[in-house]
Amino acid sequence: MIKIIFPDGQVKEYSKGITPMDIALSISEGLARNVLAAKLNDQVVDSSTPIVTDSNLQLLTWNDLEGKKIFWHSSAHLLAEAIELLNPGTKFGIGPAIENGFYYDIDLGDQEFGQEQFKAIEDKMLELARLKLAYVRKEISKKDAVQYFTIKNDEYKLELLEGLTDGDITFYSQGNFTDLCKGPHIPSTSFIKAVKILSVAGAYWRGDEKRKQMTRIYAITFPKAKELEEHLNLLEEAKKRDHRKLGKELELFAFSEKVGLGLPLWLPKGTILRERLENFLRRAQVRAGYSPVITPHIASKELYVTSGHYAKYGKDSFQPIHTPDENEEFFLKPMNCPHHCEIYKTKPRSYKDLPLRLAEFGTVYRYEQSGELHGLTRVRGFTQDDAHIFCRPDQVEDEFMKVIDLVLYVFKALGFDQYSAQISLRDKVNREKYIGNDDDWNRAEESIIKSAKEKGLPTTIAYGEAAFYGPKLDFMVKDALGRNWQLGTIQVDYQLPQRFELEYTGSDNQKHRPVMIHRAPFGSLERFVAILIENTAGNFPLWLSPDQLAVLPISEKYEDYANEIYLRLQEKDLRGYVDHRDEKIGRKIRDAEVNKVPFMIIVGDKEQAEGMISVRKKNQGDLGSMTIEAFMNLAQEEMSQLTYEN
RNA sequence: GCCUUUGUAGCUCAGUGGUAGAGCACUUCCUUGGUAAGGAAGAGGUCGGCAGUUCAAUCCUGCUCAAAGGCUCCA
Repeated sequence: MIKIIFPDGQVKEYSKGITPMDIALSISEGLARNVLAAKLNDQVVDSSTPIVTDSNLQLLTWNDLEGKKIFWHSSAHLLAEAIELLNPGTKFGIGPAIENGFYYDIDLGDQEFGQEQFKAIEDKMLELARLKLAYVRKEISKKDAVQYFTIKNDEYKLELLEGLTDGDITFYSQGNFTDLCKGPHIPSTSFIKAVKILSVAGAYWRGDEKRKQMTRIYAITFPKAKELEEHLNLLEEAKKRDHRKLGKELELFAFSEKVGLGLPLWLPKGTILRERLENFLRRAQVRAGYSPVITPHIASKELYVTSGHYAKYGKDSFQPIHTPDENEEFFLKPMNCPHHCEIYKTKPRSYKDLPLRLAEFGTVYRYEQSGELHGLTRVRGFTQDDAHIFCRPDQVEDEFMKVIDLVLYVFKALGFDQYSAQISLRDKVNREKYIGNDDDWNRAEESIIKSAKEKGLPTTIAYGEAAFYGPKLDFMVKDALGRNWQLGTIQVDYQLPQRFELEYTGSDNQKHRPVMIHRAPFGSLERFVAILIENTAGNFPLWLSPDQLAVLPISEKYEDYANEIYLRLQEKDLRGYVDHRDEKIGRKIRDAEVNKVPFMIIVGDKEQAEGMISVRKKNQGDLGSMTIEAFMNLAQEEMSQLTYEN
């Protein structure tokens, strides 16, 4: 007999060699129908794996993230089987599960492939799924495996086999399809009830741009047709919220071929939104002890030679600007830090001066490959809400916590309630590429971990993800559709203070090197606005709305009264417009609603006579008639709670 | 940068080997109205650009530019 410990701590005894599926069956048939695989002592395994020692066991279902991944990975095999049947001779690369679904990289040779084939593949997959084909695991020697794929003439699988050790190799088969795979898999194809091929794209074999480009087929599957429907609705909703679409519709920003790729033009309404955000953060930063600075958009080559960026990014991204004097060479600034280092150096600093926090909404320009550009999230010219904190090593932890406070304040104010953070540390073994001494690194890494913990941040730790110049912490937020976005970042830097020979005089009257912390809560205004648009679907909170209100006269006869009302609201810093068009009130309301204007002020005969206004709220309808003062109070109150409606 | 797809009016999109259409937006006129689209008329396009095939190209072919999806990249 062996002991099985369940996740809830319950311990039960079973005979040796029992499988997770048997155990599920012994609990209930309903459970067994839902078991996809199992987690045995923290290792995912097939539900048919015999258990031979005392173990911890977790039965995995569709409700577990790992269960989903196994489900999708198994679906990738099914996709491959369908393609092999429909397109004989296809060679297969890899087919893993991803965050939402799975893909398979295939080499179709000369065969054409396009969207018109999606339906046929979906149908074939469902047809195969209905056959309830079992996923069968088989251990195989390397020799036999090589022989199998040599006969099949699949050079990709052969290449994968090269990297595997004999004795560790397993095949999985379902129906007539066999794939090299370490598993685990779901019991049979019968679990797969709904299939959707999502897209097809090119992808380099093993992610290497020098290798062959394969056809990558993205797809997703579900155990219930209804879940597929819900997923497709979500994709539809995401499409509606696409910031590029809303940016155009709401006239927030635009691009011009003449101006150049990836160089956004902020339209009047977008500029209002952006300036509100800047002012909001500016005020928060002043309260947090930051000093605003302004630096130029270009700098002499020397600055970047000193910073080391020239050597690292060199000619690929830095295009010189030559002046008539041949000895001068300038570059557009790709980051603000070197400029801020020079500000630090403008006078001798004492330990009493630290921390020094220099903040700038600094516009920077970076070369991005043309294929990389994407709306406002990836551009060539953007404005960072940048700041650099120069502090003593013993202040790092405290400063880190203050930055976390500021970032969380910003997130909460803007309606991002769900956030997490990734702490990027050095590689555990390979440490040659990191500059700075071990003591400083250890101290900084510990400080980050400790301050994140103290602030209650849900974190994951990524070893080897640190920049060569220091560890960092990146924030992720979850938006209204459950999508994750990377936002702000905090990075410790040992390199620049060294390269710029930054110093301060300590209490011991000796020179010391300050630590530099880079941080940007938004990341960049462009990216943040994009995420804000997608999160709110363009329904910005009142304080951010480009037009907060529209005054809508019932007819021309009330234009003067409408203008008078608007002027009075403007005096109270409310912004908007008067709709003077010769249209019926229904039309004016519709257009204001479509343009997502939060408040509509309707004035006609009745209002003019009583000296009142009729207020209508977007998405809610008529609020009735009130005095202008009552409305201003209403608006003020809404603005004081910086929240969102989604 | 690479692969796939797309490019027709300001926007959203039809369409054809014989030099173009709708809706919305715009202009003018009629209408002076009460909480999500009043009516009429008008104006607006080298069919992304450049070559080629053809008697004839927006349509077929090649190149090029841009966008979308993906890959690689991201100080």
